[in-house]
Amino acid sequence: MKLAQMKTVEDAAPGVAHGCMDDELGFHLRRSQVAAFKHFGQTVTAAEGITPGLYGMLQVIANNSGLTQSALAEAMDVDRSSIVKVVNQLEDKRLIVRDASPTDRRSYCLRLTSFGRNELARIEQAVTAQDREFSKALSEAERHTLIGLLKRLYK
Amino acid sequence: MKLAQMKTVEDAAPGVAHGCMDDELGFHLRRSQVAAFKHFGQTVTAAEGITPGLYGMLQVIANNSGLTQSALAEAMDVDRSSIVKVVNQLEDKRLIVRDASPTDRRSYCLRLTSFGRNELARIEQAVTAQDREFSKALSEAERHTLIGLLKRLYK
DNA sequence: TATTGTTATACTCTATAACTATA
DNA sequence: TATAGTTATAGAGTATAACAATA
Repeated sequence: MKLAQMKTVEDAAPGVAHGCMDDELGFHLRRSQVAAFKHFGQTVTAAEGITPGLYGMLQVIANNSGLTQSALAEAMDVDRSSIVKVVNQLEDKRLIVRDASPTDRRSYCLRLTSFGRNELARIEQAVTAQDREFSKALSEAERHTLIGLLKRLYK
Repeated sequence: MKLAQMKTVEDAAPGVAHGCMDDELGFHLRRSQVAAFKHFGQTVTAAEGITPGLYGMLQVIANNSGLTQSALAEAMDVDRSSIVKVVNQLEDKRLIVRDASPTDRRSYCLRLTSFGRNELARIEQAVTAQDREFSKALSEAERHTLIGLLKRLYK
């Protein structure tokens, strides 16, 4: 096979020009976010069977134990109705439980099971390793600089 | 209305803890990218009727005139079949044309119409303004630092 | 009256597989 | 045989509207 015909993940579409998008932050945010999701899928999801979305939900529940589905929806900036399926999935995986609220019979208090806590501890290690691997082109100082700049985009 | 009950885009879900995700680059990439899409939608899409995805496609076609749908698919890192509807939409909006390829009767060469060029010139101004507005918390030097760091995440 | 969780429904984006017409 | 474009179909992920139970 000729060198010019070789196609790998790294050099796919090598010659495409992006014009003024090269100076647009939104364009690079989008590309790097897609790359991050893809990397997460190939590592964490492949090994642990959990998607970025489910992982984020699990962390918010873990760090805000007892919050309601409505509170989770607000925190994740999605509609209440969109939360139901996700909570079902986490419950099906025995990672969380819907506890009856002691003060409001309409709502549930979401909490990790002890199994869920163990699982999350293991998954966290995989995610941390994935995150460092994904950003291995940056020094630790640059990684923190990047995170600091990103945080300032959404206050 | 009491101050404690006020809900705005800026202070939604003020009290939610994110645990170790606060040090995960992927988490902040996701949040800032979602914020960027939302801002784009409220400004550019609202005024010009074009989504971030369609805008990106249009720019790639504009900057690589004559490329085929397969080449566009590879550049956008999506399947050939997913390109069809998008190209139809851009054609329906009279922004591009499918020209017959002079060398391969199976494929089309995608090109902007003169109307498309005019439209893109106008849309570009809206996108540039949107991008600067979205990143107004950063100085121009910081914005470029951020773009430079992001680029290093995907080659 | 308003809110919580739920369901039904729909819309967008994307992928896979199979088809056609070319190469 | 292989490739370019297309279609049918399916799966995430999301939203809106309406409902029952409860506040």
